[in-house]
Formats: sequence, C-alpha cells, structure tokens
Amino acid sequence: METRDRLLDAAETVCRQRGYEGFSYADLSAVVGIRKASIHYHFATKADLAAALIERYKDVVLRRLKEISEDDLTAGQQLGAYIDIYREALQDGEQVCLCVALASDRDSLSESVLSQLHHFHDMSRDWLKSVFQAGRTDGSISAVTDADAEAAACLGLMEGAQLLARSSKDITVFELATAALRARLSTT
Amino acid sequence: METRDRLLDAAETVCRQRGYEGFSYADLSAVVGIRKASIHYHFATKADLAAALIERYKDVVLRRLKEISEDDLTAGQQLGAYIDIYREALQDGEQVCLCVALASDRDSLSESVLSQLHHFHDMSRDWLKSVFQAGRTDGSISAVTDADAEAAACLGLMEGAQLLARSSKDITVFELATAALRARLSTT
DNA sequence: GCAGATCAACCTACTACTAGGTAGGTAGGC
DNA sequence: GCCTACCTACCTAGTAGTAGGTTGATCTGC
Repeated sequence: METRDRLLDAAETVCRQRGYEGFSYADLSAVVGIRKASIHYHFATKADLAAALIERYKDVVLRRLKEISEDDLTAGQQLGAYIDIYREALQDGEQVCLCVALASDRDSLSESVLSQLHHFHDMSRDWLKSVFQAGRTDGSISAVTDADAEAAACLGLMEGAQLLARSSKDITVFELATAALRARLSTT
Repeated sequence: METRDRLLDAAETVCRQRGYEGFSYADLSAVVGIRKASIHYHFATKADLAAALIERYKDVVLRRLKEISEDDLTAGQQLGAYIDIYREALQDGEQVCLCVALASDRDSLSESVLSQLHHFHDMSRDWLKSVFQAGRTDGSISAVTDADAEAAACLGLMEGAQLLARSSKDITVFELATAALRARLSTT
C-alpha cells in the first residue's frame, strides 16, 4: 500500500481513538515507519491531513449509503443498516466514527475541514430524511411524523450513543440507546 | 468570589468550548488574572482541576434534577425541563455541556475523572428511567416501552444533538433533533 | 500591645518536554 | 539530470509542572 494511504489509515485510527488534537506526527511516524519530517512531504500541514481524512471518509460513507439505497430493501431495513454502520464503527468501544471525533474538537479545525464536516452532516440528514419519508409511505418505520426532525434526531442519536458507549467503555450502551429506534422498524 | 471558584468557572467555560485538552493553565491565567504558576497552588495538577470541575458539575446537575422532581410536575413536563437544561447549556452554540466535552477527549483524562464521568452518566440514566416509567404510568409521555432503553436513548440524543448543533454553529439543529421527543410529551 | 512565627496566596524564573514545521541533504529510479 | 521519497538536524512556540522568594494578614506568647 502507498505510504500516503498508510498515513491516512494510521491518522484515522488514532484520530477516532483520541481525537484530532490527540494525535501527533510523531505518533504517525511510529506507526507508519517513516520519520516525522517525511510526513510533511505527503501532507504539508496537519490541516491538509485532516482535509484528506474527512474527504476520504465522506466518500466511503456516501458510497456505503448508496449501496444501501440500491439494495432493494424496505426503508426500515435501510435504517437498520444505517444504525449498523455506526455500531460497527465503534468496534471494541475504543473508537468513534470520524465525524464524532472531528466534531468534538471543532475549534482546532481549519475552516475548510469544518465546512466539509458540516456538509457531511447535511448529506447524512438528507439521506435519512428520504428514508424516513419512504418508511412512512411503505409502513416499514412506525410513527413517523416530521421526517426532517426524525433525521436530525437519528443522526444526533448515533453520535451521542457512540460518545456514551466509548466513555463508558461498554458497547452494549450503544445497543441499548438505539433499541427504541430499532423497535420501530419492521424488518420483514 | 474566591480565586479557586473563578478558576473553576474559567476552566469550565473554556473546557466546554474547546475540550479538556483545548485549554491550558496559560489560558486560565489570562482570564483570572493570576500567574500561571499560581494556579498550581490551587490545583496541583490539571487532573486535579478536572476532578474538581466534574465534581462541581455533578453536584449542580444533581441538584437541578432534584428540583425538577420536587416541582410537582407531570413526567412529561419533567422530561421537557430536562431537555431545556441541555438546550440552555448550548447557549450561543459555542459551548456544549461539560460531560460531552469531557467524554470527547476521554483518553487524556485521569482514571478518577473517568469514573466520575461514568457515574454521572449512570445517575442521569437512572433519573431518566424513573421519569419514563412515571410517564408511562401517568400517560404524560406517549409510546414508552422499555424505560431503560428510552433513558439511554434520551441521554445519547442530548449529547449527540449538542455535538451536532455546535459543529454546525446552529442551535436550531438542537431544537430540530429534539422535536420528535418533545412531541411525545403532554405538557398539560 | 506588640514582637515573632506561621501561613495563604501570590510572584519570577526556570526545567523538561512536546508540538508542528523547516532547511538542506541524499539514495535510487526514470 | 531531475524527481520522488525519504533522511538528519534543527527551530519556534507552546505545554505542565517546579524551585524558591515576597507580601501581607492572622495567630501566639509574653
């Protein structure tokens, strides 16, 4: 694999564990095996690295959502798959997804990264909104009133549940926090 | 006001804006008006400061919850008041509540602070659980099934909605994300 | 009533360390 | 000969924390 990608992988892992301010070029150097100064060859500044990180992340998630949309599932099943993404991102309860990690230390991010983060959130909410609308239509999600509000609540719940689960080092907290939402989905 | 309290106030403000790793003794020094080294007289280490910070925070919130419980409100009204606490903590959208700020950079916290944070979450969930149970009984909260799961979801939603609102610098995001929950409360 | 000791609450000046970033050089492939 | 991908050695700015001194209020014993 190319060094650039290995750097991004390492940065993503550490960032999701300790946040944007929580990792240094020295950390990446130790993981990837090139000297600290050499990282600047690939990413001139830490802000550049963050930008590349979130761009890649956005692409991956977007593709994943597209796949779910095209998989001929009910809206309820789609939302279930969406929750699974966040559940899997938690892994052993030591990591959160990149957007939670970045949102946490917002103030140390460059303006461009912040706007990308913002854009990612909008994108997620748009996708969720259409899923909730479809769920109301096909009846696979119960009790949907305002799809806009549902989408915001769902995204908020995913991020908050991840935060809770990691801080208590217990991934079942995530399951518990999302159980009520899951109960509204008909998986048939 | 005593210097110690002014230090705690300053630390809380900055911590809620920029996180635990995001503020330094130099920042506090500038706000409070004593030299950086003098802060160590009041709090030997930054970990000690964090411990004092969360202890005070826990006390304040606990008292607030107690007041709500004793105010002769329906469960629905109590939950509405609970949401208001998190809404108010957001202020101008630049701050999140202390527990979100601390949960964000978990790995840089001492073990004792972490366990206090954990304890705070348990406490909140217990309080919420009994409110949801009461709401099911008195009918002031609609569609309550598992009170345990509802409590976890509610706490997660509060934290996630704060994170979302701050990262998009738009407090109406919080309102939107909590609207569906609020719609389940009968305020009469 | 007052000298002397004690103490809280600060100070200046420092250490040891880490951060991101830079300057300039080098080995090897096209 | 030039470019890519790295290197060593360094810089500046910032971090938490320490050593030791100063000031002024309060307590103690005579």
